[in-house]
Amino acid sequence: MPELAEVEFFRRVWSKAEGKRVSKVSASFDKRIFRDIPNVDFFTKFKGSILNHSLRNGKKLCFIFNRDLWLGLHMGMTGRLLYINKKVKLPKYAYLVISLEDKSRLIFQDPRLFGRVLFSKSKSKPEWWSSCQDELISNTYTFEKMDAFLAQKGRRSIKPVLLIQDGFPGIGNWMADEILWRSRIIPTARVISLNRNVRMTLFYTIKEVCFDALRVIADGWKKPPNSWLFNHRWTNGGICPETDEPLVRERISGRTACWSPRWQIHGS
DNA sequence: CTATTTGTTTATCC
DNA sequence: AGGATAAACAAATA
Repeated sequence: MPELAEVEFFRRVWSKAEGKRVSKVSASFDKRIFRDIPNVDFFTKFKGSILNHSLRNGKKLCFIFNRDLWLGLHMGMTGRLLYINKKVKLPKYAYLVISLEDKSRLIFQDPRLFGRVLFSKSKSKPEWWSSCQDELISNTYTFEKMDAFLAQKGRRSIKPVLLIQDGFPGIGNWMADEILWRSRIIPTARVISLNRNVRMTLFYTIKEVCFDALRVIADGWKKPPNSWLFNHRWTNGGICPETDEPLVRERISGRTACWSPRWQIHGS
């Protein structure tokens, strides 16, 4: 579920607890999300510390507590963050629960356990937060930057390339399909086959889809409008809003891609 | 029982 | 070397 905007939504959920003090952390330490944490004792250091602020880069989150405590989270495929009152029953798969002194709880829930928890106690940025890329919505992410990355991937198809987090931090499967549909690029198009005009369109569409997704999903997780591909791409039988013809769903490099054959003509 | 899944990493083969 | 492909992780859902 969680791509750029969903992850940003979750960051904002937990950020409501900024300024509050931790009373207790409980972790189901045998679960796979803790595979990078060497010792369960790390979590005892949180007791009495205050959540100061939070950061997001692509799909990665970082929550910074005082006493130099850094908590990194990745949502994987099914991770969710909740912020609920202690009176509310703990949901299933709540494998990391941070109780706060005001009786509220920060919860990381992850049924499939593809998510990841990271932890450091350090004055400076931990190494797992040091390799951050430019955000796609930032002015520092330029066409030239995108083009330099694409130039290294010339012979590959564009769809799986858009899923590479080092080049396109935050883009996941639905955003990649949405971007290619709006850019009218066929997902199997070789990167090298896209001319400069098409790549310019791709660049601006990436920005547009990121901003659209953040506006609609990060702010209240509203339902996207039917003018997006989003509402039509999930199941077989979807109809392209542009052509009124059936969408195609097929696996490309191990992931389901959805596109509109007569609409997405660039790179074919 | 089968097939599918909004993510990432690793192995293997060409 | 680098790209394509599959598997692994794990569990819900249809």
